[in-house]
Amino acid sequence: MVQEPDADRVAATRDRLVTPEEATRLAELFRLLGDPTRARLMYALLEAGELCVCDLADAVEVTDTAVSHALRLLRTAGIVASRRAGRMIYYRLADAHVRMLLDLSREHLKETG
Amino acid sequence: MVQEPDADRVAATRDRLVTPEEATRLAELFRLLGDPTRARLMYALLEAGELCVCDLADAVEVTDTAVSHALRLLRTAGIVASRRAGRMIYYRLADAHVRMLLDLSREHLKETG
DNA sequence: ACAACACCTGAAGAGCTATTCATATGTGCA
DNA sequence: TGCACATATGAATAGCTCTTCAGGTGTTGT
Repeated sequence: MVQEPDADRVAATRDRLVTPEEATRLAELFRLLGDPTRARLMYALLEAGELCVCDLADAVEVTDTAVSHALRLLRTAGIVASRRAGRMIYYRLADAHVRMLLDLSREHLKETG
Repeated sequence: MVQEPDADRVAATRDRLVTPEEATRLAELFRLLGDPTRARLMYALLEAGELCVCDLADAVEVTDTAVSHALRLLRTAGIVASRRAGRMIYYRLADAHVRMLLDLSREHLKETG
């Protein structure tokens, strides 16, 4: 690789581009959604609004331990929020952006097959 | 886990929910964006519109081989599209949804810190 | 206080993934 | 035709990730 077809634009792109750090954080966000179990949990919350761990385990048909592990990652990343009610802990999507993200992705899937 | 706090809503959620198959495909989409290198490639394309492999390698500061491998995954998934021009192959984001997805995610990062 | 429950956490192993190295393919130019 | 270049591909390995198992914490009801 010797040529540099459009060196100026490349330099500009590299400069204006998301920094490696920002990219890493963005990738982290996507990575968390990039697991079938976690994705299903997120869409369950999108659909139901708020669910406790046992409900989520039931809805997604996964061990409650696996759900707990998954939720910890999502919680730590600030993608979901939780609320305690007695022995149960209810989870919900953290913010509107995440909700839009999930909707938009489904759109993409619908239209691109 | 013995109780079922809201069995009806859970059942409804499980039924109306994205199917495991759909969830797997959605997760697959996110998983592809969930790697720093691929994420940076995507944002480079978002910024520049269209870039060849060597430009991308330069912008993202990764081996051209690594870029090629990464692009193959993205291409196969239909997230990016390519066009040949002489010896070079130019890549671009495949559709508007993907572009919105990338923008929205950056918003999320900006506002949630 | 004790038992049952909802949930969390740490460790461990199987499976997956990203990068690298070596090599192959296809294109343009002389 | 032959060489240089841009990109693609295959194999291999190091590193990561998800699930499970075993046990721990906090809460309710009796």
